[in-house]
Order: sequence, then structure tokens, then C-alpha cells
Amino acid sequence: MRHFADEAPAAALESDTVSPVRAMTAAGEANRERILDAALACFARTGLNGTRIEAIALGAGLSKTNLLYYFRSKNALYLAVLTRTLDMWLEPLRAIDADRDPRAALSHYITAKLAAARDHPEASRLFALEVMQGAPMLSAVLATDLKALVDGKVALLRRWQDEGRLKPHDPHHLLFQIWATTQHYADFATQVEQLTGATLADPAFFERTREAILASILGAVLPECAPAAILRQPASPSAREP
Amino acid sequence: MRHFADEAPAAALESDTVSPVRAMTAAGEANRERILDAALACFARTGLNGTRIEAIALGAGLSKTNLLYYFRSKNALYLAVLTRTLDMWLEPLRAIDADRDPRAALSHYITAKLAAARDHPEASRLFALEVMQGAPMLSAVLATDLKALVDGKVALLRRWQDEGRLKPHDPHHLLFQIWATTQHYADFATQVEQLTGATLADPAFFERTREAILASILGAVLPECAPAAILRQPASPSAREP
DNA sequence: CACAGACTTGACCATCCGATCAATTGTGGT
DNA sequence: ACCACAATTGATCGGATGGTCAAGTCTGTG
Repeated sequence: MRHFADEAPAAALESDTVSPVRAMTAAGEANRERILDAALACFARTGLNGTRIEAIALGAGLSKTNLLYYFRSKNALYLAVLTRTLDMWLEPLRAIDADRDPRAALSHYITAKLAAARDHPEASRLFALEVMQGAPMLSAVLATDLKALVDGKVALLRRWQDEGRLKPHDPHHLLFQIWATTQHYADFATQVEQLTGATLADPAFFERTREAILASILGAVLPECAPAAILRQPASPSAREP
Repeated sequence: MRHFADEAPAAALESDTVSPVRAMTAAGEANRERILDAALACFARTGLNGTRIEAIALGAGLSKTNLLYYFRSKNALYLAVLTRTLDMWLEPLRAIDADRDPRAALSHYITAKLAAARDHPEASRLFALEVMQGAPMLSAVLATDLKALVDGKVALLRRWQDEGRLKPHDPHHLLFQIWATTQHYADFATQVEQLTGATLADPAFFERTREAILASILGAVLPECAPAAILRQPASPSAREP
């Protein structure tokens, strides 16, 4: 019997290559992966509470009991899926490069995020579900890792602004806008498809989407376009409004 | 025994003021409302599967059995919450007015949506959860009511573009961007607060957020600012990208 | 070949939770 | 005061489901 991570968000998962006399079989590793894939698909569609452990097992092609041999509990599995997906999900943000020109950096970031929304919508939905429920399993990671990562990029954006290479625009809101607009096409794919009849899988639609996002976001932060007194009318920040 | 709506998405709920000999007591009506409020709070936080019917009863201040006297099943209650909230949620979109000047109309819409995200974040999360899971209970309504509403507004936006009062910008994407950016601050409030330390409840933060959104979206569609050749570098729509 | 330990299985348990029922209390109208 | 019906309650059922157990089978290594 060899069991793995459980509840603890800081779980170290397997690690220990000191191997307990004999390590995990190739078949075992393959099963673990298949389980994680199936679990991602299920959790992203129906959430933690909505998915039955048996459905995941079915998707992975093994029995419920056998699945529980690899992951001691549904929570442990959920956590494993979460951590496995997180790195991939944050990769594009990490890749924003101080050495590159701001326009290229932001343009690449937006494109990468939109491509991720197209290629891994389940990952997007998984995190969206988790965060929307208050991130009960992820709050620690968010408050440390993500915070640090974002702080760094915010500083970079500020520097670019100070150098006059970006228009003044709150860096946090810039990031939020990018996240929101790109992930929207993954998280609300159902709605998008019902209203437009298209999906990001359609290259033409992808390109139109990309251009629409680039137009509004780059237009707001790149200095070549005169600011134009866009904000003029009364604020009325509290009105529910007609 | 008087029971109400059940599964059917097209449920007519109570209606019938023809009263079966004696209508519902004032206390009864009040209870119904309290249940719906409590249910909204719970469903928005933990989703349909994640909330126990007893938690809602507790939040509403009555017993589980008593709650089931007012709503014959958890699904019926969920559906009732959904439909009760939908009207309020779509109101700002309906209010986009052909008679108004495009700038004012869009600015008002964005402000109203952001205010709604601030004042009714649970509503936002409720629909987000529902749509993200494929809108199992709402797909019918979305495909008809919402579709019709959106089609109308898209036509209006197109007209404005044809008249030169808006820059060419796919109307669907414009709406999606507005929805995504405003609702993000409700749906991902946890994350936003962890990263910025602020909430929409803070008037200064609300105003900064509003300005950031207006700047990018209005900047992209209002004609006073020269387009500027923002989209120039290679598309590479498929690259995952470094 | 033998054996240790990874892998797999089917039967089973315990509990949670949505829902029903029978019975009681409260209340507005006549 | 009485009655019909709304409102409320506690007991209880039954199905679903997460998780355990004991008993295997398979496989690489000594």
C-alpha cells in the first residue's frame, strides 16, 4: 500500500525517489496520469461536489476501488489536479519579459492566454470554480505564489509606465482585464456559442476575438494613440441606473 | 398542501391569484422571500450540489421540513432563485437605449454592470456557476430570451457603427468584454482582494475600476480617438508561446 | 522459481442528505 | 366559537456515495 498527498495544500505529493524497495510501475504511472486527466475533465464540468468519484474512475477506465488505491480520497485527487494544472496555467504570465518591448510582451501574453482558453478550457473552468467558491483549497497558494508573481509583473508594468512606454493605467486592472476577457471565452463557452454560433476552435473566430481584445486593451495602454478625453460625463458610481 | 414550480424551466411559478379558497399568509410570503434570499447566498457560494438544503433552512431561520413545504425540492428552489434573479440581472442590458448617444449609453451600461457586480455579487456568481457547468437549467432561457435581447442590442450597435457613431468593433465581442470585465470583480472577488487588498465596496477602488474599464472599452469603440495601427505584429494564433 | 510488493477486485460499511409522512399547532374568516 | 386550511414539527425512509477490508493477481528481481 502506498498512499499520497491528502488535504494539506502544501502537500509535497510523491517526491521521495528513495523508492520504498520498489518504485511505481510504468503502468501505475500511466494510470495516475489517466486518472488526473479524467478528474480534470469531471471537476471542470461539475465541480468538486458535483462529480462522483466513480465517474472519474469510469473516465479513466478503472474501478472506483482501484482509483482510490492511487489517491486516498476525492479531496486528495482534487488537490492533485489543482496543483498539476496551476503551473501550466500561470506559465504565460511568467513569460512576460522585461527585455521585450511592451507592445510585443502584452500582445504575446494576450494571445497566449486566449490560446490557453481555447486549448485548455477545462483548466480555466477548474480554477474559476475554485476561486469563485472562495478558493478554499487554493487560498494559500494564491496569497503567496500568485501574489508574488503578480507583484513582480505589476512592478514591471509600472516601470514601463514611468519610462513612458505605457500610458498610465492601473497595472492590476490591466491584468484583471486580460484575465477576464480571455478566460471568458473558456468559462462561458456555452453562452458564447449560443449567442454567436462560434467557438474559439474556429480559427476565424479566434482571430476576430483576439483582435477585438487587443484593440481595446492595447489601445488603452499603448502611448501612440492620443488619450482623448473619454471620461467626461458624471461619475454616478452608486446608481443602479436605468 | 400547496406546492409550486418543479423542474420545468418554463415554470410559471405561483401566479394564479385565483386563490385556492385562501391565499398564502403574509407570514408565508415573507418566509418564501427569506428562503429565496438564503438560497441565493448559499447557491452562489457553494453551487447546487455543494449546498445542503438544511443550510438554506438555517439561513432562512426555519426547519428543513418547513422549507420543503414552500419548495417541493431543492431543484425547484434552485430554479426559483434562478428565475427570480434573472430579470434583475438583465435589466441594465435592456436599458441600453437607442435614443441616447452611444457614448452615454455604453458608459451608463458599464457603470450599471459594475454597480451590479458590487451590489449583487451573489447573483453574478450564481449565473457564472450555472453557465460554466453548461447551463443545464438555463440553456432554454439563454437560447431564447437572452438571445433575442442580445440580438436586438447587437443590431443597435451595428446601426450606430453604420452611422459612424461607433468605430467598427464586433458588437458581440464588445458585449462579452463588458460582461467579462465587470463580472470579474464579482466572480473573482476573492482573488481581486488578495492581490489588491481592495473591494468594489471601497468607493475609490470602484471608481478606479470603472475608469479603467471605460478607458479600454470606450477607447476601442468611440470614434474620437484615431484608430492607430495597433495590430501589426504576426498573428501566430496557434502558438502556446513562451 | 519464489517472493515481495505493486496492482486489482468485489463485497461491504457508514453516513450523509433529500424527501415523505403523520400529526400538531396557528390563524383568518364566518 | 368553529372550521378549514395554512404553517410547522419530529420521526423516518431510502438511495446515493465516499471510503474500507480482505483477498486475491500480476510482475520484476534475486
